[in-house]
Amino acid sequence: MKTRKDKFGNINQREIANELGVSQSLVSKILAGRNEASPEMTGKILRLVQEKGYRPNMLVRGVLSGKTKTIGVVIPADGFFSEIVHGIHDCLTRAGYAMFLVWNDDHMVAPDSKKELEYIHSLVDRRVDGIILRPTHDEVSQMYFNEVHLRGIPMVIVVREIAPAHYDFVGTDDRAGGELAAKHLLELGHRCLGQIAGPSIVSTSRGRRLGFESAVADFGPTASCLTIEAPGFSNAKTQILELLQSTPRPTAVFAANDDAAAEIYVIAASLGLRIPDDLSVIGFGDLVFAPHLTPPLTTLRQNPYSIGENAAALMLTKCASKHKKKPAPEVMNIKFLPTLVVRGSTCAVKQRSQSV
Amino acid sequence: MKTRKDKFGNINQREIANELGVSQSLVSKILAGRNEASPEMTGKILRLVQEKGYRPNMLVRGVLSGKTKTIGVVIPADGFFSEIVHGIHDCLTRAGYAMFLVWNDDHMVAPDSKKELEYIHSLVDRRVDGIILRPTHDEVSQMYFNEVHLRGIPMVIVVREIAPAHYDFVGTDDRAGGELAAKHLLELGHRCLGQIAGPSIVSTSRGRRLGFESAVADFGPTASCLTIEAPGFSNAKTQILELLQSTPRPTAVFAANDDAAAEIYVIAASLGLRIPDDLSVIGFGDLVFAPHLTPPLTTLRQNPYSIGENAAALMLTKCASKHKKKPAPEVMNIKFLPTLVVRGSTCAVKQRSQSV
DNA sequence: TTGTAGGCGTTATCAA
DNA sequence: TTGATAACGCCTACAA
Repeated sequence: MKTRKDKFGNINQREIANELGVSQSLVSKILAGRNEASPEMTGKILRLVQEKGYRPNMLVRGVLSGKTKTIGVVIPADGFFSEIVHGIHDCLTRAGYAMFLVWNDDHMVAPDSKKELEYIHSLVDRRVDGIILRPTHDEVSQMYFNEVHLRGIPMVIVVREIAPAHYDFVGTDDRAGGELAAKHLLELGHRCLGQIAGPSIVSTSRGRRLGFESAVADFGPTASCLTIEAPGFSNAKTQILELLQSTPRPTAVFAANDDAAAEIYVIAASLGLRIPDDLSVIGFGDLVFAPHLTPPLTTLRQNPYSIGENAAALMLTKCASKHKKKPAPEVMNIKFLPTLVVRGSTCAVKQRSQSV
Repeated sequence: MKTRKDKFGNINQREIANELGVSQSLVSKILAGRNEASPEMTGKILRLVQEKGYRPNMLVRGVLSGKTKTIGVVIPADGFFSEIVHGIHDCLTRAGYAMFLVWNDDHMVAPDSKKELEYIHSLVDRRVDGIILRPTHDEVSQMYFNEVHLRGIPMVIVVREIAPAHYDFVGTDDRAGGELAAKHLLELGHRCLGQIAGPSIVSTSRGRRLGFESAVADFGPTASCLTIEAPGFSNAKTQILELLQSTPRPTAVFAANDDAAAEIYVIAASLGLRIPDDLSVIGFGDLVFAPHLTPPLTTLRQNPYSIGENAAALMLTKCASKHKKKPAPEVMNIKFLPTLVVRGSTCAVKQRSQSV
């Protein structure tokens, strides 16, 4: 007494088969592209399939094969990450994969990584073939280890590295970026440098900071750098104030990212400092607003689309080799070199401004 | 001779059951929250489930129930749509739904809507419960009708309405926006108005254009409006040039969107026209760069996050009523009123500039 | 060339 | 309180 074939859509192989008086398994074979039926039968089947608008059920295929051709992406929602997602999407789409997207808004140190775990579960329950993830911070790594690695689900980390280097990683060479920033300022003649660093629990912050500091150290004792760590990537007002009021006042400041750089603009103005004449400012990220600031911000441009594309490509490789039960390929670590974009917020140091 | 329970992960109910010497169906019942086992047994099962890290297989549930708790979103990739996606995502996540995201890059009239159809198929094959879609243009409606409506898959259209009003829609009240733009300019004393309209096959363009024109008409015969239709939302250089060189030259121009407005800035400058003194410009969209232009752009702000949230909420309603086999709820049409954001690109008309 | 049968992980029904 | 069984749509052996 069940209702069957009541809807026009959602037709299955059995219904095709019944209508043609053949067995369902024959339909399955033909649809799989195997030439195991007579030409007429093949034609009939394919025609009916077309006519009825039959569509395969990938849920079932997923259950059977253990492959859903679906990748989960857990990433924060902002312009930068949208571009990463764009790269991921395009690569996956080309390969016939679909993308579950989970915006992970906890930009900062989120003590309730429970939410992040829920996101992972939501993907695991849907049996994604792999997960591409931007971790909120280092310490959550343990959880992912248990929740993803132990299940044998391939995972690629993007943007922020996490502590145990078990995972493939695609991101920016933050350390090189920090070095580029320092070299740029040193070349302009600045010797008294300042730095607003991001939270040290985040790998990007650490990299940028270390790169900047090591380049200054390598330059020799004539150059010095005062680093102040901000608790987040923005809202660093007190730290910026502290840095700009230190003695001697730095003639150039490297901000951990463009948001902090924009805050420096505001605070510098409130102190009567002109950019770049009294203070050179260099940011990190080349976010959308960077060229629109007054003066336009000198910054380091990252490569979000490529990061996404490469992360996805890497994921597809891992999925393929897992399926073929090949030995797991060695752990990859891909880092894109950021490029220095020189705009109006940095200039050669003025001799006079050295005294305070 | 098959390999079973070889992996730590991907454990199923049967394995839990075997380990405890009970039947799999009992495990199923307990996990479903039904109190049909003895307290000790319940405890044992739940503990083992926890310990083994069992996770339900939503693929199977999907096959059985016909509900995957998954929604497909087909939308272009840019800042505006990212915000819509954000709204959709948050609403779906709250309800335990996951989101397949497909970036549909064919911003303009894409003759190869074949690609769009492929996207739809990719979602159909994964048996999404519903689809939220921003159509590329009106004419593709037929395809969706066949491919989605006939299958009984709920669909919500966002941003751009399509011809047969069968579908629920959430977007901006473009017509009201056009009216607001016209009224703003008329209030500033402008009487000779110009308009760069978008392609008329797109509902948003039509709405904005009609709203603008009807407001001018309602004002009376002392005001006039010259409308020129651009083939796309940007790259309207020739049309802009034509408009700005028409006689009499408009003292104020309404651009179909902010991109076109930005182009007007460039061309006006090349003609020696100052904004807003010689030419008032008003855009549509309040895109990220709008406040950063010089002068900052007066424009109409849309509500992308709310559009997304409402589209998702509507979708969930439809899914629920479909599942309960209630009569289909009436077709909804939700339009958010854009708000006028007055910045520096519009000002009162100068008496002298009326002559050419 | 075509068909039969078993199984994938789960839920629901009905029996013990 | 617990278990056996059918069903979901598909694929893969194996049989005719």
